[in-house]
Amino acid sequence: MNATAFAMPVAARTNASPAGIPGLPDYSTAGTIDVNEIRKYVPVLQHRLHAGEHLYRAGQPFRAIYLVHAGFLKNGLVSDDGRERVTAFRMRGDLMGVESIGAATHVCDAQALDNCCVWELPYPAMLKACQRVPELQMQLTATLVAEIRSDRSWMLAHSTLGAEQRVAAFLLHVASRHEALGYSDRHFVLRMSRADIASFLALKHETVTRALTHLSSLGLIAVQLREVHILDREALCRVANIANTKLH
Amino acid sequence: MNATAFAMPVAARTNASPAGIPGLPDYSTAGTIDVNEIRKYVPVLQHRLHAGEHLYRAGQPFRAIYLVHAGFLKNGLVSDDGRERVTAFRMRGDLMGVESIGAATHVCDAQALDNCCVWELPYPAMLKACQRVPELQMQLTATLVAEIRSDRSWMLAHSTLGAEQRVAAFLLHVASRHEALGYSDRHFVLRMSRADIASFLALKHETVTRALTHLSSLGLIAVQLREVHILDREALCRVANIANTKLH
DNA sequence: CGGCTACTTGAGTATTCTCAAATTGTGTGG
DNA sequence: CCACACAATTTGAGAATACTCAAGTAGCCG
Repeated sequence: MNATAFAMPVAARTNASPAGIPGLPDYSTAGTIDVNEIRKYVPVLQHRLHAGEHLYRAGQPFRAIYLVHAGFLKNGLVSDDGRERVTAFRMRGDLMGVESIGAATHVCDAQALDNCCVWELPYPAMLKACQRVPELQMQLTATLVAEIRSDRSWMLAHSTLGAEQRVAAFLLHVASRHEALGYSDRHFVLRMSRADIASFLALKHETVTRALTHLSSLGLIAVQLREVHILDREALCRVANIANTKLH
Repeated sequence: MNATAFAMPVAARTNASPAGIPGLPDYSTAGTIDVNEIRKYVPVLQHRLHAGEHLYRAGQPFRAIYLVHAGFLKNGLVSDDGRERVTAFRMRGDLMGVESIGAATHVCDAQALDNCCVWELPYPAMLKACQRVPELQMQLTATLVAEIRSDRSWMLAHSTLGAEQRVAAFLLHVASRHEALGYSDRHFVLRMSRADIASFLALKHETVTRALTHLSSLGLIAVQLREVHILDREALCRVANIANTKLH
């Protein structure tokens, strides 16, 4: 594999939320991993995935965690009786598989949304590396904690926000994540389907569509399939927060 | 403080879910902490709280994590614009405050539901202890991961289960946690209000009441204020899973 | 170009919420 | 110990949001 020193621009992301989404604590961008440090101790394997392919599935033996280098993926959870849900969307710089640490098998699925390049970090080696390098251990811990905080924020959003508010919050979240990677926060292409967004937001896909249509008709965004322009960030923030005042 | 060797019966809890709630992966009981080991490195301080008192509040400097020794508490999250939510209920053996690790200040509230005894574990000392004792670090990591898995399970429940199903799942969850501590899983007293349960389940308190009333009228449980008898665990499990078939 | 999937839109329904009131329990002070 | 005030719980009726079902349109891939 291409083992040249590959500086992950992950460092651009900080714990402090520079432009947090009002209704949604910007925890999601916390936790950064120093790949170069890891390389000293862990044999990093590269994987390439096409859209639709699984990085891992629930039930498969847990052997490694993964760092997304390029592309987009989603995590999904399926219960015994078939109910399912998208639990997270992942992009460059995100760690995947940490939720299975300590378990014999993976506890959820990871599926590519487009062409991906993912670095595999064998867990036994990672564990040893973390014991040797406190800095690494702290980064892993920070990632785990960030995950908890992010989940909690979304749980709050699900409990307290209406459908349109949740969709607005989601768009702002995506925008801020794109910005954190150096892309435009005004114009981006969603990598996931309406159904995926709906699942993540605890809605139905028709409801997501309707929310997008409505936000579009308000002039806050422009949507063309998966291509999104954010036209009025301030107003969108306001929608995500308050917005119980709705005069169609 | 009373620093005699106080064996936390937490060890009774295992990663394997002995009698999982069907619709709800029983992750919540994973993660155990070896207090005696911690005592060797960390000065453990004891706190007593009365119902309603806060162990910590969002915004206060983060200095320690806490181990619940007796009593019940809840965690809560409040957004800038005042929306709030109960994120977790805690009991004997649970670690609290881990979600604030790495942050300057606590990111959520912790409030006692009744008289509590909580052990404070100053974080700097914990950090050092974890670096010295890999076993401890693994326990902390396991706790964090268990937290993630538990949150994800509830998120799935919120997305895919109706109000009554969620309430049923909650009762089964409480029952299994009580059982894990050696108490009856058929008869217990809820320590939190209907409003707390509702907040945790992303419902309104009236809806929780109605669900309890209905489950009671079906003969699956008996409810008297906060006192609950589980009369038909099997049926309750079935409700928590399927139960879209509802003939009032 | 054809078949498939994803997305959009509409109409009616259903679950849960909101608002309101009654009831019951809890704690405090007389 | 009782009376009172306050908080929690229960119940009802109506409203609203999001869902279900259905159809139609539009992109995508071979």
